[in-house]
Amino acid sequence: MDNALVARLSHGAALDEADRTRLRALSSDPALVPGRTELARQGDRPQHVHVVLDGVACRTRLTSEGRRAILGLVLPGDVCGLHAFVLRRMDHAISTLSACRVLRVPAAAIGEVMAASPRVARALWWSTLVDESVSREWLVGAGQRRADQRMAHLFCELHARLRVVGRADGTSFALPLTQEELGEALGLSTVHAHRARQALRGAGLVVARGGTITIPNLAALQGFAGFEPDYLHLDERRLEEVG
Amino acid sequence: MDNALVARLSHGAALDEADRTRLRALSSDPALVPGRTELARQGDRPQHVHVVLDGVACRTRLTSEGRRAILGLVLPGDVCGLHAFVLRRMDHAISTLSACRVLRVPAAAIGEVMAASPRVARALWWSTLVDESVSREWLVGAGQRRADQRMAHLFCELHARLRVVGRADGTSFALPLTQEELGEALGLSTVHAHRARQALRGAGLVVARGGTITIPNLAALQGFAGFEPDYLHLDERRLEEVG
DNA sequence: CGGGATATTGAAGATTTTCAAATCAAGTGG
DNA sequence: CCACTTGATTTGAAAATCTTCAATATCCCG
Repeated sequence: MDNALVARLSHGAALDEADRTRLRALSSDPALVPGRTELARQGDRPQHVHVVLDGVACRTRLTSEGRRAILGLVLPGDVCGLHAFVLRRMDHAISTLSACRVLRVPAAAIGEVMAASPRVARALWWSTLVDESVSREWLVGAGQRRADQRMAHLFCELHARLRVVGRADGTSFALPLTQEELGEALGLSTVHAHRARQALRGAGLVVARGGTITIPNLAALQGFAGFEPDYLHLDERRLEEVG
Repeated sequence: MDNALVARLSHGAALDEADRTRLRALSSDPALVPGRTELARQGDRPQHVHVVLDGVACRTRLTSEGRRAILGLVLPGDVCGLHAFVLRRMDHAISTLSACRVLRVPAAAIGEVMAASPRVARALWWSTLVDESVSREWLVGAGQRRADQRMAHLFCELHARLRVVGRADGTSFALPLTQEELGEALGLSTVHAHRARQALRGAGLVVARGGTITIPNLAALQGFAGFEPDYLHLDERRLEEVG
């Protein structure tokens, strides 16, 4: 398995070996960042793009009442902050949840690699646009799905996304989130997030032990959640080869 | 007041007169589309970018249970479908709500105008990225705000966005949505959407009559909603001039 | 081992959905 | 002009879902 950035972007465009080498060159010297650390602050004018190579981070916004909403999870191979090239200021913050290995790539280096390879440029845009598609799906879930279905849907999504970067096998993946963070991500109170997860456990759809989620029957969980993976755009590369 | 596209994009980058002329050239021959008509279907490979010049459209996704979620409202001056240049397939549909005047701009024409003017290119990207920021704010609201606050927040947002394109005065704007559509946008049942709006009316925060929303005291409504307009990025042009 | 954070549980109360019925508004054809 | 139809709004009431508060249990780190 290649590094997470290469693995992920390979799903966004048909990269050649030179492209992979360019991406690996960006991936030297990642920083080790502890959990619960802000990588970028809301209102910042970022000079860097962040790439998570290991661990879990998140996009967050604070409400006027001082509560925190988690707008999206940033998994290994995910790129954050590309949009700040255009939208000068961060309209949300990026924080680590667990300890992470993170690249801080200077804006100029991103510009160079995008100029050098239109395929990498496409893959990077693909990556941000998929993030947006995921965010839209979270919005659908927030409006239409019950707490337990929403939790199930999140687990299905994480499994699919982590699988692509080799961080999940057929049935399990690590999920280093507290119930509070899970609640912030799903728009639920901590207590109700707990109960929703427990309901999934009770129904035998999910086993949660020691920070690891196991899904004994993926099809059953997907059915319960109404999970349809199209929104993850995981097949974009194939489409490009065909079309 | 210039046409809505020019008015809106002028907030995204410091356009010069040549840029405005380019945009006006795109704006000839808009189509008249009735309400409740699909402009682009989920799963499509779009060949066109849509620009709404008048009326209200929306982005929607269907859930596996067959319900419709409205993911965002498309107002005069808004551009849809730019992301399909990269993400071959539409991951959501675009439908009109009211009757609309709509431009269908061929992908090639967009490519040309972006190549001809980096300022227009930046303004177009700005426009899509602001849509995403708005979508994130809807996600915050869905998770954290009560129905009445969410409704109030939507009204504040629509007022701010419509003002920019000359479709709202200091206190009023047209809102041609049914309660059902309002509910789909806010993630509420039709009945509860109705009651939330009625609560705002009862509190004197909003007057709703004949498809028109009037806000007697904008500061009061904004306070009630916890509305902070940063996420609309309405000052990007100024930032660029300064920075 | 101690202490702080996290998880778990119960119960009351708030919010929201659902269902069903009544009212209203606008257009259509007689 | 009126009866009729259709779609939208409005209201009530019961049930489902979710939050809050408070207490207890468990885990993990130093």
